[in-house]
Amino acid sequence: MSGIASNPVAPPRYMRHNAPRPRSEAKRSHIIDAAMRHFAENGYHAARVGDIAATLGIAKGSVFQHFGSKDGLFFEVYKRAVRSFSKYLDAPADVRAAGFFDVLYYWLVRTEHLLREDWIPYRISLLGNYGTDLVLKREINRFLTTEDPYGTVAFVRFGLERGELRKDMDVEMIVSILDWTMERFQDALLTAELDPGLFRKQGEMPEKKEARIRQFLALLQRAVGAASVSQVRGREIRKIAAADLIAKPKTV
Amino acid sequence: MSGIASNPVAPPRYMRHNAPRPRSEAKRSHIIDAAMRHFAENGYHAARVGDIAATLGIAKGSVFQHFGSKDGLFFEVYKRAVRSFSKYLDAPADVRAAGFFDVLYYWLVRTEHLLREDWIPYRISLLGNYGTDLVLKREINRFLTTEDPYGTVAFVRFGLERGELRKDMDVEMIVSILDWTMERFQDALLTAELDPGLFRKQGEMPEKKEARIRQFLALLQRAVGAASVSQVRGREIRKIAAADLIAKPKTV
DNA sequence: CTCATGAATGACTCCAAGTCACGGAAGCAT
DNA sequence: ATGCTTCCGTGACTTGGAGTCATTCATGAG
Repeated sequence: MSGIASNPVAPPRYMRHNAPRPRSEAKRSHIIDAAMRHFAENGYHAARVGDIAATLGIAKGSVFQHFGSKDGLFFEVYKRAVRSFSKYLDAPADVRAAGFFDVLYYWLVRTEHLLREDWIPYRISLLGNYGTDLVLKREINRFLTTEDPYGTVAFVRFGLERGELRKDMDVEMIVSILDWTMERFQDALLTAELDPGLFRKQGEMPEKKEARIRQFLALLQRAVGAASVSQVRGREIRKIAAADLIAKPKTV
Repeated sequence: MSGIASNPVAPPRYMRHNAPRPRSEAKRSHIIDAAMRHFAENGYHAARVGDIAATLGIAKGSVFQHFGSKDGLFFEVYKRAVRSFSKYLDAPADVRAAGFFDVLYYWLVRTEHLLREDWIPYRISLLGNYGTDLVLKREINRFLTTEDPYGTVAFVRFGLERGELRKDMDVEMIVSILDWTMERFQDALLTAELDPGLFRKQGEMPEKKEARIRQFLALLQRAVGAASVSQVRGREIRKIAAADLIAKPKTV
């Protein structure tokens, strides 16, 4: 599926399909839905375009008509999955009012529950991040930086305005650190495949997880938090009642 | 290539080949070498097992005899590539003596040069991290945590013993943070595909890169550094003369 | 009703991973 | 050397999925 260093030509197939006609939008959407399930359940390679078409009762050719290639289809699936996630600032107003790190805590504590409700998009984002192809990965990276689907930039600005984040560093750097560590931390939290031993060594105790989350946030706070705040050793992040964890919004 | 969530059976092919006979070791090694070049140059998917065999003048079947599958072959390639990298503590004695963060600086400043000399293993590790398959990724993750090829654990212990790292957090957490951020930072530094805009926005000025590296280390120091040190705002990390950058050791 | 254009089809091609029955080589005992 | 066995290499073969395309079908405009 196209090389990386070598063969300089071969225009990526994601751009091949012509501008979508109005009517076909609905069908496109159905295909993406079905494909999302297939990819999530089987992984990128094991998902078969033919199967996806079959579950929709349409011809395989149609799928290619719409998306040009399996990669192209997956890319659309990926975008939809990632766009379905909540942005940081979608946290409830009272949590936002409590502060930057409370918002992070809010989402981290909840991810697991949110995931259980709706694991498919999460699986897709995992595939996009680790399980497809470097060529596609470049496209995905471009998408993530231009679209900022988690609203990290706005969120960091929010933290800066509140004086909770250090101002002696440009926004991009803080955004990157946040994205990198949050992503990996959540991956470790959620999937055995990617845990370097933070969660899966001892026996899955939920309070242990909670402690890890606090530990992680303490680290983050010292790293990107404003000096005044972190010097004061950071006031405690509000605890969240267990009953409160039966989520309502989407996912982070 | 086996599913993820579903089909519970199907033993992974990486373990199928019988215990290696002494004589065949040499051939295995040759195959791995050739495969490494092919994978690095073409990416995982575009690399053809047939081509690899052809460049060696052997039959495709032999490759499968030795490695069971393309995945299995790649896994061996990956392990060799990653093992060829330097460990953190392979930095020269005087750099080590200067301290934990000086060691990090030493490697970061040098990676680009080291890469230019020997880009193939780096490309392989990139493929392993982002461009294959989640199933393989699990295997890779297991390998990374059991083998610790960069010697991160020993390095963190080193930093702890010198009192440069905070002691109020367990080693695993610090190791994870270090691994995660260093990996992503280096990826951004080295490959356009994975840069979220830290390096490739303005025009590639090398002193800008150096500033980024210092910025990144400052962040890291506040995050995982001992309070006493980071409070004192961290003494300056020794600069390294430009002439000194024409590397001699392997890679990070 | 007719024509034009876009959408759907499925049989078909292409191609790469993976298999296997065979033949030859290398060890080993007698 | 001779036979026996075990391992190794081989390449023609099978399998199966991605992607193509000539054709048919649907739709809507005039």
